[in-house]
Amino acid sequence: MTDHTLAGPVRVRFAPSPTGYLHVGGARTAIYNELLRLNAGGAFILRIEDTDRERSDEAMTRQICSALEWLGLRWDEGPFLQSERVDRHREAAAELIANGKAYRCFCSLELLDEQRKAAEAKGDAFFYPRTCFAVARGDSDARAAAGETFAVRFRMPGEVIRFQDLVRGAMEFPRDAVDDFILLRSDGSPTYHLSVCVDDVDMRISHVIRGEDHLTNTAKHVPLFQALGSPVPMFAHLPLILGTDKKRLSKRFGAASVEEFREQGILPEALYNYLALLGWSPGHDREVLSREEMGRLFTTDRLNSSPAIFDHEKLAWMNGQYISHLPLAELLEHAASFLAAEGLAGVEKARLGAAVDLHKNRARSLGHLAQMVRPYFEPIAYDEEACKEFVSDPSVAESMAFLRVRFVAVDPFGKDGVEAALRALATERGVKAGVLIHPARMALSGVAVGPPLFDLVALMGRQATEEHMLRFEGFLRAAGAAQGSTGPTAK
RNA sequence: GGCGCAUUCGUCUAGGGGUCUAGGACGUCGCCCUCUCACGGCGGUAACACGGGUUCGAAUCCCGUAUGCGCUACCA
Repeated sequence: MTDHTLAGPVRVRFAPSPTGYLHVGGARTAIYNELLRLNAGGAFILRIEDTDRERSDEAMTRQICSALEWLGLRWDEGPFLQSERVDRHREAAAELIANGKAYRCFCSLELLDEQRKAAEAKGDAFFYPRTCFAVARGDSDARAAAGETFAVRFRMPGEVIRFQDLVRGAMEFPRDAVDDFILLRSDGSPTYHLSVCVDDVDMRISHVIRGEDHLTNTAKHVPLFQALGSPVPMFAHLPLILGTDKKRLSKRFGAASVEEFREQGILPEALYNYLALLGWSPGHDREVLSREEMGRLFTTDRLNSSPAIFDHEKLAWMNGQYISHLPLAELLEHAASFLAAEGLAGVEKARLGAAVDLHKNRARSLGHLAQMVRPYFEPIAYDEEACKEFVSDPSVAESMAFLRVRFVAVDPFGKDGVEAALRALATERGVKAGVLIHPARMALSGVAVGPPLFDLVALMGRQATEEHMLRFEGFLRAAGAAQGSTGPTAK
């Protein structure tokens, strides 16, 4: 069953570094954190890892928070800024030095760089030779007191590193897999490794759910947790999300950030659902399910261990599912900016709602929906190419004139009456209904492929219908005359 | 190079020794519905990377090989 029930209160955290937009991989990590929290109770903490001040910026932090909020994620504590906790990190480093778990390193960057290059030239991995580990404690203290600059390195203990990973099982790294890594830079700032571990300890994190790219880092963190005298949390390292090139999904490959999908007209619920299923399965062939349902069903043992390729097609399908099932009012809210982009901002609300309702089960994105709805309000100019078959058949113009008269006479004006009128006319003229329907759709909407005709007519109303039919007749006459002058068609 | 992780239809996955002639979903193809486009319904296509073991029996366990990916910073 769920292993976390034995481990005390579940405290999870999502800890993005604000160096860019929220990547869908990060979003998925956040989702799994929230899902575990939803399932097990406890707390979900948001922490911003901005220890790399050169690459971090406040705007990005806000951006990430708003992307998480848009996705519907709710955290219980935070956001905490790691940069505000550097005193605590330094204090922890000092304690580690005092305990002999860490030591000062006076090696210059130039020297280390040389050593690294030499190692690389030989084809070896660079491994810090522990030069400064040999410096006697008294000397070290004296040099520091004298103002010599130094970094602080963790003294890796000499044991095999073991930890439990909820996704991959028992993990084991040889002792020499990692060297004495830096805890505090020579400018006194803490590195990521120190900060995460100290923060995870202080925030009493029980489960660290993060990307697989951190798997080898965990070999550093586990001994660090132990040196800090703290219990080691449970880990779950998630496989990466790949592009179709099987490389880590990145912007240059297409959309990779949450905000890009938002701009593409993806509903947050759809993205959440899709992402949750990319690496986790609730079983029983369930696919479309709410955040609450997923929370109820979520267990880490159903997390997948192999990487997943991001499939835009399936996301689009799922988005379509959500668009068609969302209550109209909510859908209109989400679609507002897309409708505005189609010039439909000022349109009569009731009619807009009716048109959207008519098309919501055919759209795969909000932009797509707005496009489909547009012909109800803003007939596009007739395109001669698209109308060629109507222009070349003189009976079409005649039929349209008859149809216009019948439409106008329908009373009460509505979908059923309009349909009856058209079908009656078709019967009288001995043609199939479609023969009238297609040019009529063109007359009213300007598109050959679009809204269902009778709904379109009903929604437009008697007056607009008449106007557009007349407009189309005029167009047919003009086009027919132009064609007649270049070559005879009608007899 | 070293260390690590991964490998079921094109894609996401179910599967945790016999119920697998491998199930579902997206995509794709065909048919039905139909005023176009969709939706919906029905049906088809398509996968256990390879080689050795273990076992009466392996997609499922073990070991290799191959391939892919990740990490290998005083980045996170």
